[in-house]
Amino acid sequence: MDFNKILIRWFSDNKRDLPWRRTKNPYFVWLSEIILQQTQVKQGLTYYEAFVNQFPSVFDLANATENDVLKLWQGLGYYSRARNLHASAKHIAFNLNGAFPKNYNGLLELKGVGDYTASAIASICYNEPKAVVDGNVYRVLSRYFGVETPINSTKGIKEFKDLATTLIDHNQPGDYNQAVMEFGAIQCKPKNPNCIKCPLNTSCKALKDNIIPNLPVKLKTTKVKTKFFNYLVIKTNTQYTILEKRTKKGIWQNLYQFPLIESEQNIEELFIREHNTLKNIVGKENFDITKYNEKPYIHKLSHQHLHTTFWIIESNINYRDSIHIKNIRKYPTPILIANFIEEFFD
DNA sequence: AAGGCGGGGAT
DNA sequence: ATCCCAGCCTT
Repeated sequence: MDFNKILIRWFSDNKRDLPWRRTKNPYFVWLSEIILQQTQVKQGLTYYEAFVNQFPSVFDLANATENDVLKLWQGLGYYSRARNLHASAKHIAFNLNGAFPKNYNGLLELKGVGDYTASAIASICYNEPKAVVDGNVYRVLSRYFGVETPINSTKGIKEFKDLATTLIDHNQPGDYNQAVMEFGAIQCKPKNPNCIKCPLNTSCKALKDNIIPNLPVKLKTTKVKTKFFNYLVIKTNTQYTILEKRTKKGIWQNLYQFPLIESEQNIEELFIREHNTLKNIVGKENFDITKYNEKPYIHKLSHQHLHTTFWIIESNINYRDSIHIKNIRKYPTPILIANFIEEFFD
C-alpha cells in the first residue's frame, strides 16, 4: 500500500479529538495554526479554547485592543504571533469585509502566515493540494526515505517541500497533511519512537539502515547569551506601582514590565553601592530599597539566559504614570514578570 | 544564509 | 544539560 494511504488509514484510527479538527471554518483553523507554531498541542490547547471563547469571530478579534490580545496570549511565547494575528484580523475584518483569503497565495499575504500555515489552511479548508512541512514532517520523511540533507539548509528546505508535494493525496490533502504531522507527534517521535509497532516499519529506510536516532539531520544551533536584568518594583504607601511598555524591537515587544536596568555584565556590586547612596540621598523615611531574591532567577529563553534580580522600592512619593496595584493583572507581561506579581502582590 | 524570537515538556 | 515543538520575519 502507498505511503500516504497507510498514513491516512493510521490517522483515522489514531487521531486525537482536537477542537480545531471539528471545523473547517478558516477563522478557527487559522487561529489554531498560529497558536501551534513552534508549540506543542498540549500547551496550545487551553489558549485555543480561551481565544475561541473570548473572540468567537474574526470581528471580535479585530475589535479587541492589542493589549487584550497579548494578555490572552500571555505565557505562550513568540509574541509576534499575537501581534500579527491581531493585525491580520483587522485586515480581514475591515479591508476584506470579514472574508478570508480563499487560496494558498492569498493566505500567504497575511502577516504571520508563511508557507507552512498557508498550506495547512488551504489544504484543510479549501482542499488545495499544498503540502505542509513542519518539524514532524521533516522527521517522518527524513526517516522513512532516509534523507540526510540538513533540514535547516536551503537545499533541505526545498528538497523536503518537493518530496512532500509528490506525496500529498490530491483527494484528501487536508487529511494527508494532518496525518503526517500527527504521525510524527505520536508515533515517529524524536526520541525512542516505537518502531516495533509502526505501520511503516517494513519499508522505512532509516529503520532498515539502523540510523533512526541520526535523523533528521540538523545544522548547529545558536549559542545562548547571558544578560543581567535588575527590575525596580515600586510600591507606594497608597498601593501604586510603575509598569513600562517594551516598545523596542526584540523580546517581549509591547509587553509590560517594571522599570528595568539591563546590562551585558553583572552589575550587582555597582548596584548595591548605588542603591545605598540613593537611600542616603532620598532619606530612608521616604524611600527604602531592598533586594527581593537573594539569588538571581535564571529565566531561560531559547537564545538568552536572563539573570534577574527584583529590587523592592517602598516609597511614599507620588510618581507620574503610576498605576494602582489592583489593576496590575490587566497588563500583558512576560511570564517572568507575571510569576513575580503572583508571588509578591497580595 | 543566518539569527532573533518564549516557554514548556521530554529525555 | 540538550533537544524539540503544526514557523515566521528581519537583516
